[in-house]
Amino acid sequence: MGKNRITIHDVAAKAGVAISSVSRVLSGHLDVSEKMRAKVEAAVAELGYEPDHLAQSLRKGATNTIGFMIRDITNPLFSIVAQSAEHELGKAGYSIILINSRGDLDTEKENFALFKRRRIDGVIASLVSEDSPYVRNTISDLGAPVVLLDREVTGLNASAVVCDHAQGVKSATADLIRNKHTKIAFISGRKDVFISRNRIKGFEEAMGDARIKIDESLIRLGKFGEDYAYEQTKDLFSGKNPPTALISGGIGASTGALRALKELKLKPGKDIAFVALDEWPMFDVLTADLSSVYRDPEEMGRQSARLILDLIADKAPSQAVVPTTYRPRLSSQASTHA
Amino acid sequence: MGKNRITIHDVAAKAGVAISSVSRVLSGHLDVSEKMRAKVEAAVAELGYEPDHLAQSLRKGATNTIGFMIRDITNPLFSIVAQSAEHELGKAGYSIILINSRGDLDTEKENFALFKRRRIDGVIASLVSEDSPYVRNTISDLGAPVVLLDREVTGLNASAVVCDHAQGVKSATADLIRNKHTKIAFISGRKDVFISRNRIKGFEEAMGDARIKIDESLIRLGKFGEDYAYEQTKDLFSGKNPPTALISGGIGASTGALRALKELKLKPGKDIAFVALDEWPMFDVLTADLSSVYRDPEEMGRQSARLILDLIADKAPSQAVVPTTYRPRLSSQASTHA
DNA sequence: TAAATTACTGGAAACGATTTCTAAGTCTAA
DNA sequence: TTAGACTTAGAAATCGTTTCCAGTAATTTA
Repeated sequence: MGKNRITIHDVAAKAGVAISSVSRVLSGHLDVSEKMRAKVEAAVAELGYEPDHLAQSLRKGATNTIGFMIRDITNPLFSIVAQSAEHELGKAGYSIILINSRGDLDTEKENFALFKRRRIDGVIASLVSEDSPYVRNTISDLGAPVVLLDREVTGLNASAVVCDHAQGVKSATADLIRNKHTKIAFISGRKDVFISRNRIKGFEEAMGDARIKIDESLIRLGKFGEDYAYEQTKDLFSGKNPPTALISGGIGASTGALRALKELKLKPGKDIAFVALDEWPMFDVLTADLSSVYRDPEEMGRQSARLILDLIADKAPSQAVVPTTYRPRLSSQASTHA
Repeated sequence: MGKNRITIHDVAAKAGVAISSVSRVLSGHLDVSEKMRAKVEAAVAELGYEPDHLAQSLRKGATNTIGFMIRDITNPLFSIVAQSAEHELGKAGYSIILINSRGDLDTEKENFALFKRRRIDGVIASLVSEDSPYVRNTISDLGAPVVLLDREVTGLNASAVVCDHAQGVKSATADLIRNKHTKIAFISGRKDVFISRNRIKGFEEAMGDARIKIDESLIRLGKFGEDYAYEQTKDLFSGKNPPTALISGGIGASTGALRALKELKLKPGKDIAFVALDEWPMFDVLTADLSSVYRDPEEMGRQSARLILDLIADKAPSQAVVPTTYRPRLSSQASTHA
């Protein structure tokens, strides 16, 4: 078993025609007589023939495959992006190869090499690294178009889906200020990546508008992930004169912050005001009315699919901006207890 | 650009040898002289040659690709399984093509056809359908080994990763009984699939051991998903003489149940006892001390990777059993207020 | 020294499709 | 009746590898 793969030869033999004729019938668009078409189609149906995608790819030079690389598939946000992109690309006849970089630069490099060997038609990636010579080299060496998630990229054959984090963060911050908060802490990832810079920009704008001087000691931009946020939250709220509000960036960070607050017995919405950046599935049910800044991951997936298909069709690189919206709930309504 | 793909011919030309020699050096295992090896390796390095995976696959008849099909990548449990399997398979030189069936039987069929065309070396799948003639046909027609998640499969070239749901549910039920609950409601998915049958088995065993007669009206095995669980929860707790405890099966179902309880103003752990089957990420932080029956999704991923690699290596099909453990927290400790 | 291994290398045939090129066949028009 | 235009079908090249098969040179054995 398994040995009996049916090839175009078998179909040709059965129909009593040349293999080139079979190919012509199947691809449709050339002049084929009705009789020929009927003969071939009968043979195809009888044998249950399906063209070998591998051989097609080799000949045509296109694999109809998109590489999808993320730092953490476990992150619900990204898994939704992946799902949505997969669905969208599937409609266009593309499959996706999913691969994880686990936030590791070396793995990321290896993955690009893998994509190259596999002759991927395009890549959608949420990179570990920011725009850098290394990224530029890798991408241009890849020989296939790239769509980056939440990265600003300059030049190159690359498009990007970026989120307007600033907008949502600004609204959230403004709301906290409206509730008389001035000592607002902010935790997010590394300062040198787009997403952090963009978030802090929204924060600074809102503070600037209200003419509140920012206390730099309350801004903690170090690493993404739960542990860092946990430590920083503990630190922020353990000292004397602690902040009265906290904005935490990213799902991991929010988790860490919430864990720390729980241990400190500070209840969001009561003892302090809290805003999470990004939501996760079942957000409204499973958490205690947390306010958030939301971005639509399905939209991100759709846009990234659209952009990569455009690049494959040789259109010029472009950017898609996905908006963010502030969703006030109870957790941001704690009063300042100054 | 892009046109300048470097092939084995270029390497051979540069090194001044035959392409077969280049292939031999690269694959290593045949007799090659030191001089030849040096020449070829120099040429490879100089040109930056990387073998074309496509051509290799065509020639060798193996694609080093595993199809991973699930009903919903968004389900955090499955996304962790996928991640873990991808990581494990990656070590063995395999990539995964991720594909979603969205719980739809027709899509599932198409996906299998796609896998076949792409000459996938193996498939790991969480099927919509249960063991049935259709499944048997599809799988045997696929011509590649299959590992099923949480399905009992008989015969065929298929292995399975199954979870011992019964064990965890039994412990959970026993704990509820110990706390004097007798009217225990149970919500899960379709009765004809393994996972539901297995869960209810654990429930029945615990009830049997305690010689409590099961009130069938409290057992709701209809569909997977949030909506069904929501409706059933509302129904169960709206009548007079409602149950005092609830076990809900699956992440979606638990969400629906919790949403309904929230609307009914019944607090788990206070007004009723509640146990969720399956956890989701950040379970302990983000929810209010819910008791659960836990299974390790990473282990499921690892096992499925192991099983598919075994099948590819022509070993006999087998089953891996992943245990479940009851994790009592506050939500199961509500007293009966009979 | 001749014969028989052994070690290595090059050429060519797969793998399974698409596509270009060429030849044969059909049909119309002079 | 035959030249020319137009279809249609088949042969062969191609994509980039691996692998089988010979063949040559070097080494060992009788």
